[in-house]
Amino acid sequence: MTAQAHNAHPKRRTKEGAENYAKALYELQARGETAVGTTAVAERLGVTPASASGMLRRLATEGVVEYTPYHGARLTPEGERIALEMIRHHRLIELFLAEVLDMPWDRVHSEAEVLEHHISEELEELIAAKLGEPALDPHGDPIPDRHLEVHADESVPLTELDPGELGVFSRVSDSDASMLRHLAELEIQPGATLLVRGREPFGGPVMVEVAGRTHALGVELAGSMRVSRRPGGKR
Amino acid sequence: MTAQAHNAHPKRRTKEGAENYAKALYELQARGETAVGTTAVAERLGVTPASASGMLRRLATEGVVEYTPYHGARLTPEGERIALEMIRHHRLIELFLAEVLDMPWDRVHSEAEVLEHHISEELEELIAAKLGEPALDPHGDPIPDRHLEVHADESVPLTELDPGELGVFSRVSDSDASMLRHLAELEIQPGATLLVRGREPFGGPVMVEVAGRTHALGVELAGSMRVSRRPGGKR
DNA sequence: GCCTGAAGTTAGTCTCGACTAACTTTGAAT
DNA sequence: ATTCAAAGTTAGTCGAGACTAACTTCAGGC
Repeated sequence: MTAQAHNAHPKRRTKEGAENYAKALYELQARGETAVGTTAVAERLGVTPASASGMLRRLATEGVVEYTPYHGARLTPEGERIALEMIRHHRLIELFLAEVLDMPWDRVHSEAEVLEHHISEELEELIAAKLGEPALDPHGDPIPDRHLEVHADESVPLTELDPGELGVFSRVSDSDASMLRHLAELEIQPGATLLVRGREPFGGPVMVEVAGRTHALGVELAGSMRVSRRPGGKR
Repeated sequence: MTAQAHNAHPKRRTKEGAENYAKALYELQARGETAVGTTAVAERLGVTPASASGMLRRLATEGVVEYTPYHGARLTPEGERIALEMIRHHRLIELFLAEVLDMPWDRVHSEAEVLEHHISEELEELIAAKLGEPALDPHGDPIPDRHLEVHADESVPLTELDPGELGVFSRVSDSDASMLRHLAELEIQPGATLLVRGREPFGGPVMVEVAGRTHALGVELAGSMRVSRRPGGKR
């Protein structure tokens, strides 16, 4: 009867490992075409390539990834399901913390990073219901729906806009707390309309006007900001 | 730089173990006077006595418990702090889930059991603030305050009341989902006023009147229900 | 005061996921 | 075509925390 304990714990640990690797793979696959390399996965998870190599091999036997030694890995449909489930959890939690508990924008990410592995399906549903089945998290990233479908995102990096173009700031592509904090200080939040004034040459900043004020945004920052193009404004 | 990963993970795992043992010890110490036996701890955590023995020895070296081989263990002040922190987390989460997300009464316990280990101090504070620094969780158990002080609880088991006495139902002493469900069906909730009608002899049920209806509550159930005595009613 | 059964402990094994160190494969540049 | 650095893999170790099996200590009954 006590034997169940032997089963119960190991399962959970195993699960969390798989979830983190699946999520990392998913995010790396997003723009990285064919297969994702061991080192890239290792870096993203903060482990050594040796550890990632071992783990990928194990996940392959469990049907979560397809793995060809020396040639990288890709998620199987099952692996993708796991990744999307985690991303849904993550983003719902982020939005929930920001919306319901007023947790600051730049701190929800790290909290969600750990909670995403520990909420039940039931709680996930309750949170989604409470928020009205939202489509975007507080960073503007799309939240996979109940069936794990991700709805298209038409945003482009801010650096894509030409001078004179208008865009609505939708999100920061990576969850970097210092960027978020900086933007909050400038009072640039998702939903804000930006007018691109110009671009300094040689990696110089992008000049944008927001709510009547003009800011100089560094290349790194501007490259991470996603905006939806808006017609008009060019004059 | 990647070396930190070696440090980060192990710490967290270790912590969760200590937290669970501390909580178990605390609850067993509550009524169990002197020292708590290895087997009792093992049973509560669903592990073998051998495992508990090893873990208690390790926790002793970490200053969480005081442990005399063959003679049981007791929490140190540090251990008690850990236990109370977990209990505060647990009860705040229970109340939060019930209150804010309308999660059914009998399901909040298992969800809180896992989340209690994973919320940050910051989130704990936000939840407490959102709920208005509550003193009782949805089962009526007291929530340790921000400084981990537990405020007294004057309730007694329902079986203590004599026929004719009135009591206000405050909580169920253990978190047994089936009891909670059963009470919910009878529409007996914390805050309800009960009038003890009588007691059948030889381990028979306690007859109570609630909101005009009379129910027969088995000894086991009645023994787990805590009530606060109310003056009057004896006629 | 001894003896026995219950409670507790020790020894040795397992899995998981990380690590380091040493080796192998790959592929781009000459 | 060869070479060689970067990317990847294997082998062996570690720590946590569980397990089983076998041994030890304790305490109550006679």
